[in-house]
Amino acid sequence: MIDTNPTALRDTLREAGLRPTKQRLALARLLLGGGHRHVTADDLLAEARAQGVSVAQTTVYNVLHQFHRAGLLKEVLVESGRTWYDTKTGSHMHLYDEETGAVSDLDQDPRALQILDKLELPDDVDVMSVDVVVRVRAKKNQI
Amino acid sequence: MIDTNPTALRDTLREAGLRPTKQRLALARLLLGGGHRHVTADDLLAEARAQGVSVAQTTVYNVLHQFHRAGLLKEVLVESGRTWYDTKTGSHMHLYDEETGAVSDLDQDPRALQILDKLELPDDVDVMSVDVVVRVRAKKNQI
DNA sequence: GTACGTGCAAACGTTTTGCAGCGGG
DNA sequence: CCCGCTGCAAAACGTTTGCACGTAC
Repeated sequence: MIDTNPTALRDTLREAGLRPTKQRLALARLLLGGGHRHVTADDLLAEARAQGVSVAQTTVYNVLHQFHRAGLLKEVLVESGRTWYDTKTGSHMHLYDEETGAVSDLDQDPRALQILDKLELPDDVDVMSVDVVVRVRAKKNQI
Repeated sequence: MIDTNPTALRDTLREAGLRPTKQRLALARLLLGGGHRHVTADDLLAEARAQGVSVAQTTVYNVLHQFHRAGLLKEVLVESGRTWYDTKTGSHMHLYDEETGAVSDLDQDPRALQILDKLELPDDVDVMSVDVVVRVRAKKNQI
């Protein structure tokens, strides 16, 4: 877990090779300041502006990419057309509700994750990530 | 495996509740007629036209959605912005090359798939699919 | 001072929509 | 004949790009 007081956020950014600008600090606070979160670029932009942070859409996209490259965020691809970002960066699975579009973490028996970390893969490639998405729909209430 | 002679394709479409129109038959032949394939809407449109099939882009999108809904195709979401379709509908994993954008099937120890089929999930939801994508990059040639 | 960051507007590529006309049963 | 299907054009969507201005150090 990342320390989230202002000074620590500054250091986190600097360690990632990113200048601690006003916008990056504000977005870092929103993303990393609370518990684990799943956000889209649009979510983050709206949230930032709702809190009075002055930031452009372009900057939100830039920052999400930079944080992703720096390992501070995980990209979650569950819909074609929108990219989700997850502040929980460790190995885990995702649940995707096809009806509401909601993304959530799936806490799972560690053995399942171990198996996925030990897949037999071609040895001429480096594995960047192993992404698991469980697509679900709410059960119709059938008493 | 689906029988792919013209009459059988007709029946496949009818069983899916879809009229065997000229375009749907042509696209069904391209998709289901050969071995397993991974295509995007654009790929399929280009291929159809290269073979002299008269079909509109809209229709390709319509047909891909209809075939997906009918269980004839699997959707593969590996990039935000483009949807891939896989003619292999059974449970399996995918390999995605982040540099070339290529999608391929990952043949895997059946035990890994069994684990995925037995995940502990909330019991108020129906599982539509469990999708696994392994993101890779070619290793730099380092002798 | 200078390299990096931000923000606007315009462009991008894929997918979706509205609607007139066509064709399978 | 009718309902579903096709095809065109235009719009919509999230995202990316080009470039002038601003700011951290």
